[in-house]
Amino acid sequence: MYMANLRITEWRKLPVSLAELCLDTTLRCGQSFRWKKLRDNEWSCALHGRILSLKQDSTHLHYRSIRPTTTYPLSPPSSATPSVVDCSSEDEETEALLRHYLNLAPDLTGLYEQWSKVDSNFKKRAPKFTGVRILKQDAWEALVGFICSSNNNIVRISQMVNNLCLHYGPLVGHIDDQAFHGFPSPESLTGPGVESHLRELGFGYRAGYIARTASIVAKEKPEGWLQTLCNEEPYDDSPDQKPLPEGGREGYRRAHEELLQLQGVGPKVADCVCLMGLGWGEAVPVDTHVWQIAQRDYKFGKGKHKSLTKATYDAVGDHFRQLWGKEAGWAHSVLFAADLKAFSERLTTKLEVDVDEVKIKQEDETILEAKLVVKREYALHDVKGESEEQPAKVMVESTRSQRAKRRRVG
DNA sequence: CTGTCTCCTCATTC
DNA sequence: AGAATGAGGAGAC
Repeated sequence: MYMANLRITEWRKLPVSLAELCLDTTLRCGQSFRWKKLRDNEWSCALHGRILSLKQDSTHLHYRSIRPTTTYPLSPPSSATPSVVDCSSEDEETEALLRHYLNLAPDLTGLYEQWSKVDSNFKKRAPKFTGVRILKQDAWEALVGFICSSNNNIVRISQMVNNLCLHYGPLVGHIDDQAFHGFPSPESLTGPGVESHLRELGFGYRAGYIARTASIVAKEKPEGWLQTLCNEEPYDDSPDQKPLPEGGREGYRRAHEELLQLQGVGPKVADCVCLMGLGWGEAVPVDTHVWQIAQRDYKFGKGKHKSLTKATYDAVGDHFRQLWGKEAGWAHSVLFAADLKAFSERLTTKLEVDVDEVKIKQEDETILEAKLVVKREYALHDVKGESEEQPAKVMVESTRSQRAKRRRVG
């Protein structure tokens, strides 16, 4: 069995508010499929040859990495680009990787304010879904993940992607006996037995799509082809920038068109890859969910655009781009998350939290201080928020004594 | 329950 | 007129 020397860095932190990034929503809303919640509030994933772990409190994002000391050189010569920042320490390199992957540059709070200003529906639904940030995932990983997403749900997609990594991806390390594998390269999915193997693993008709797409990317396209479709513009949030062209920027349209050539990639999957893997903020993936939102809240589904045809698909995207602007795909993901069944408890539950300091005088004349956390859940009748008189559920979360201070009394 | 592909019909075009 | 083209729908995967 392979055992590597591992280097575990200490936890470090970045000042990031929950409004700028909510891990729980962002990592579960169906844009990435590999993050594992091992302990409460702690997420881990194998990225760039290391295991990255994240957790957060109301003011900071905490992170650490675990990686082999011998394998995975810091900057593989093949992928090095002239503009790569030379990091003097591993911690700085991990921080740079985090800032890039979590896409921390855009001011999400400011964007929410802008979208709320122009769209009353967004303003109504967004408050319970703050901190939904679009990740900058690896384009190849995003492509395969979203090929798996057709006719599928988030839990099953995650199982499929996990299986793909387990059988075809490199082992990076373990946390508590839990193995972490990196995402397999296109080359590693080009073997003759891949399609039938993936069928045995439960991929269904997507097995053929993945095998054929892997072959096209690995053999027919030039090295680094996917990356050439990336948005290279630095993020710009100045108030006066040139207006977004109808249908999106030229680079986005070209990327979308190129992706459509691949097997198993239609307009929706192509938009997912454009938005979450290639950095095109105006890409608006319209799935059945978004189509229902467009009909319910944005007057689609009547006259022309009665069903979700190609023409309707483009019209919905154009409408949202015109309404929300250059990062329309980001706003779209907020409403998408707000409609996910996995998050529906936020719409039907009101949570009150009381924290009481309790002081208990003990027999030996010392005082024991304890923190008592009481949570009350109220069932709501509707989204607007009329609560029941009585809490549906009361939980006493912790009665652990914070510290037992010894004090002289009197 | 976060689509895509193929094949088919039917309307439009020249 | 009749082939070419393309949108739209149904069913398979």
